[in-house]
Amino acid sequence: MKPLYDKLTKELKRNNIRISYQRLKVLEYLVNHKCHPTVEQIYSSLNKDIPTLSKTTIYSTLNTLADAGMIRVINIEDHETRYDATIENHGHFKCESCGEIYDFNIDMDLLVTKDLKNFKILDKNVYFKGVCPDCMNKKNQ
Amino acid sequence: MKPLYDKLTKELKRNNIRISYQRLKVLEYLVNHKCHPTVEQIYSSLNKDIPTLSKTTIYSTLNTLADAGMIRVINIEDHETRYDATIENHGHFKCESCGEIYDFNIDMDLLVTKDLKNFKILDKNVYFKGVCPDCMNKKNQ
DNA sequence: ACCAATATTGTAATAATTACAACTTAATTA
DNA sequence: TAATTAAGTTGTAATTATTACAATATTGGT
Repeated sequence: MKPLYDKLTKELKRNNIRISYQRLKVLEYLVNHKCHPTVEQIYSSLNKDIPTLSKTTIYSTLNTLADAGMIRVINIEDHETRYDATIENHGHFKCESCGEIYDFNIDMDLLVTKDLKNFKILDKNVYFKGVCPDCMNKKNQ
Repeated sequence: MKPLYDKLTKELKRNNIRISYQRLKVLEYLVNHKCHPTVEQIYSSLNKDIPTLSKTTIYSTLNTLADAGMIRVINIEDHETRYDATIENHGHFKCESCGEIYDFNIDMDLLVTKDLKNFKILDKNVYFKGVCPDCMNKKNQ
């Protein structure tokens, strides 16, 4: 068995998630594709290896992994959910011109507010939008 | 004409948006309902006054207002876009138990990162999720 | 290897959003 | 103020993302 599978298997077990080929494949895909893929992208790619794969399985798996905190859900817009295997706190920037989503480092601990004193905060997301350097250059040409 | 309509008319004109009864009504609704309504909520309410109202008009109007920067789009999750007439920078907290969305003050200027040095940032959103005090109390009973 | 619990699959249903053509209204000019 | 033109509204149909669910298959523990 590939070392990565071994590592992912352990992580799944640590979170009390049963092991299946599909789950390992989805996790592997996310770990190897840090480009914030959509369900469609994950499905299309894995479908080549697993012809019987169902899109429902992708949804189900992603929800399971997200509930366990193993992956992050990105709802930056477009009614098209994206997923991210990097769970350390970071922000997401979406270029409104090319659609690309970029990661950026940000200290979430700076995000404090008295207004949420008695709230239990489980998840923090920071989404920026604008134009990326590549698209800025294209416009100026 | 109501004073609010007069004010909203001026704001629309300042943004080069043509005046229509539907647009005034949508804007008025958002100003009077700061609860981050969905398209469905806006439509259901306005439909009582304007029986011929089309949901397409709501979508079109909201997109126009958002493009002009007159309202904010909230994509916190659930594949259900919400809209907010308060455009001053503030964060949104969604209670995962009751679904309510709360505003909270946050200094967006604290959100700086070297990673986006050459990016043009047009919009900043901060979304938190968790459990609100009301739902915390209910759970402990 | 067996069994019970859980996962996967495929289809169908649901829900949000957009496309588009016909009709209506708003702003502009004479 | 009437005519003109550009833009907005409407209703229907199409598209797309996501969920529901029942039948089948697989997993993990005994």
